[in-house]
Amino acid sequence: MTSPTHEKMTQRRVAELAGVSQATVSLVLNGKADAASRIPEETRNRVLEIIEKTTYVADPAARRLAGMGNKILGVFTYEPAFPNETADFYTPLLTGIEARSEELGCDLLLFTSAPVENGRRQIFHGNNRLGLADGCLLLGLEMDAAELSRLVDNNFPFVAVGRRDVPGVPYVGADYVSGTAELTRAALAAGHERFFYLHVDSAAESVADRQLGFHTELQKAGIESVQLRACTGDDYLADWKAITTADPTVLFIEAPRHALEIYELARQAGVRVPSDLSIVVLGEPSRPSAQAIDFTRLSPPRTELGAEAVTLLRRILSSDDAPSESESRILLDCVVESGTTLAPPRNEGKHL
Amino acid sequence: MTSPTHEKMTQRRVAELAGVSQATVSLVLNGKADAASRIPEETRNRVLEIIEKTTYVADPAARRLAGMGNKILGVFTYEPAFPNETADFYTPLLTGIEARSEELGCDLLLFTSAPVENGRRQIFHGNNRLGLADGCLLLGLEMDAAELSRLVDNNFPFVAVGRRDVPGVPYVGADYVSGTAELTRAALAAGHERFFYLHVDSAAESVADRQLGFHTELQKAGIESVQLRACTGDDYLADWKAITTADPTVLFIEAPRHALEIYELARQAGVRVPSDLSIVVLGEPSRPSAQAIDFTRLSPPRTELGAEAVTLLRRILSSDDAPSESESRILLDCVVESGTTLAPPRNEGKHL
DNA sequence: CTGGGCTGGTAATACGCATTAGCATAGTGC
DNA sequence: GCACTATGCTAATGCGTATTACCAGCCCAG
Repeated sequence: MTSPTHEKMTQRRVAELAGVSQATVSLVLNGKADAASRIPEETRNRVLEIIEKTTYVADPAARRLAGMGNKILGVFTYEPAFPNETADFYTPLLTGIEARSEELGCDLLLFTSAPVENGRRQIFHGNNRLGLADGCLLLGLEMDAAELSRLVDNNFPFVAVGRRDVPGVPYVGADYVSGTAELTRAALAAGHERFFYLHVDSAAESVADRQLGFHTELQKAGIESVQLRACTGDDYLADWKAITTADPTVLFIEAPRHALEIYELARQAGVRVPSDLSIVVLGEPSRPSAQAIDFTRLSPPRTELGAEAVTLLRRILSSDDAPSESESRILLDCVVESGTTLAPPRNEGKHL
Repeated sequence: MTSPTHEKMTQRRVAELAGVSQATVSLVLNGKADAASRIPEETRNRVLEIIEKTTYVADPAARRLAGMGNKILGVFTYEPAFPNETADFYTPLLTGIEARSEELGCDLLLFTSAPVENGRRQIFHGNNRLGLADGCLLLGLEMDAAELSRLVDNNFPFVAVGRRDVPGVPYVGADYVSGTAELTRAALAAGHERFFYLHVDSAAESVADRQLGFHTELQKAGIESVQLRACTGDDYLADWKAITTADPTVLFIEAPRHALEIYELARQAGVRVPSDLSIVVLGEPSRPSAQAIDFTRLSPPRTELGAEAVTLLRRILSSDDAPSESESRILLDCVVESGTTLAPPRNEGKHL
């Protein structure tokens, strides 16, 4: 059934068995129509038969060295992908990436070996295996701008998941600006005027985008004073205290996890949501958790994001279908889930 | 900052810049101590400086072609890994695999391209990229025995996750026999005599092992008649009907999902667990779900399973630390969670 | 019988790296 | 002054594949 020989099967050995040269075997396998047409059916069949019998498979490393693509897509995650803390973030992306890759017949090379330096993984390190992949997907909340530039300079094909400010970086991201703007307008339409914005302490583009959408709409509405606060996740009680002091009618929270904590503190303080205080969340946990609250929120299309990133990378790799500059920068709409935590404000003075 | 040249950096170019030969560069990078000691500090530093400056990284494909291992571990899943149905099964495994791979400095190659034929993915197909990996991990409830044999015959280094009956297959599995036996003894000790066993309709080794542990203990206890039933997941009502007809005092269920459904049907039928009917589950969902019930159950150490599989594969790959035949077949203990769904049976006749 | 085109291939080379054998030079022992 | 060794490198080769250039044989036209 299987060849008992332990010698590695190569084109040369196939060639010997078929009584042809190695070049012929290669031509049978990947010859362009014009060159391959030179090989008559009879010879071709003989070679293919041997290949079948010996279960020969081309060595991907050799193919690559010879300048061929080999349908391997690299996946680099700035944080370990599976551990529970980050799994929520990565899993839906990977779901989309895997599904689309499977359709395209690509394998995925996860760069788990990237060493952690000053808290983050580094793409470039001695003996990185980047070159084995035809191209690469980059995942992570924040990415190192210097590394991105270097990839661009090196002309290495890659796609970032999430919008990036670095010039020349192809990406597929979620349109947080529009999504947040829409939710902000909804809050304004409901009559809110006293806003509080609890944001993630990060310089990531996705974070900035949300704030941009938020501020733009508030400015249009002529609302000046908004209390902003960075939530570190260290001390929710301090956050809650700051909120009560500011006494807003509506609370915008970027991170779903922060929202849950604050909601709980509000409940404990006897503050009812949304009648006493509306809460709008600018994201969504990937898995509905046990004590799921139907927040009024933004739902980024994570699985789709992953899938579209693969598609874009594929286009970048295919020489005949190269995307234009603008086609390389894709934003997908966020879904706005109306939920149950946004309502008109009460009309009395002090709320909380 | 980055080299503006778009020419690919190679050892030859580094060598030119350093005024040495390509061989010297290679020696500086990977020369064994004895050969490398021939290169004086001064030269070595000059070369390393150029390498630093040019951000040269060795082409992994060329390394591999030149006979070097490249620290890539293949991961083959018999079902797509991330989609929600199977994610519960694979995610904890992948968590362990990723963590251990990261420690070892290995990258992971996910064979997502494996085409689905008659319902299952196939390892061997034209242009499979198996050869790129130093070795391979196999995941899945059931695996194709013919493919396993072929891997063994080809002397391809691999490790299966889960015990396998196929001779010569290295694996790291969970000891379902002992775990199930322990739970069965617990049920016997509680005074149960009327057992009902709802099993998964599968020929997988892990399924057979549970039944072996179960039957062995019952035989020891002299209990003859046990009602077995394959649960397809199609028609839980039919399953429940069969259970009530048999009127057992304790119910063993292999699959956590089936357990949830049956528990719900029992509740609807007014049957109280465990006072009217004890339920023992021979597995565990990887994520605590919303309506979590604290079943008396078996908890396979999935994350550890993944990690240990990587370790075993690593040992198989390292020529100096080759595991013996017996060391290549590892069983990890299942944790027995005592839970709240096993209690002594009521003493009257008809229960359900 | 000579030149030109077609058919069916093959030889040669490049890809980038690791490795071995070996070469030149300088130093050391006797 | 000569053999001998240690030092510091380089030339050459192989890994398996893709591709190009080229070659032998044949047939046909002129």
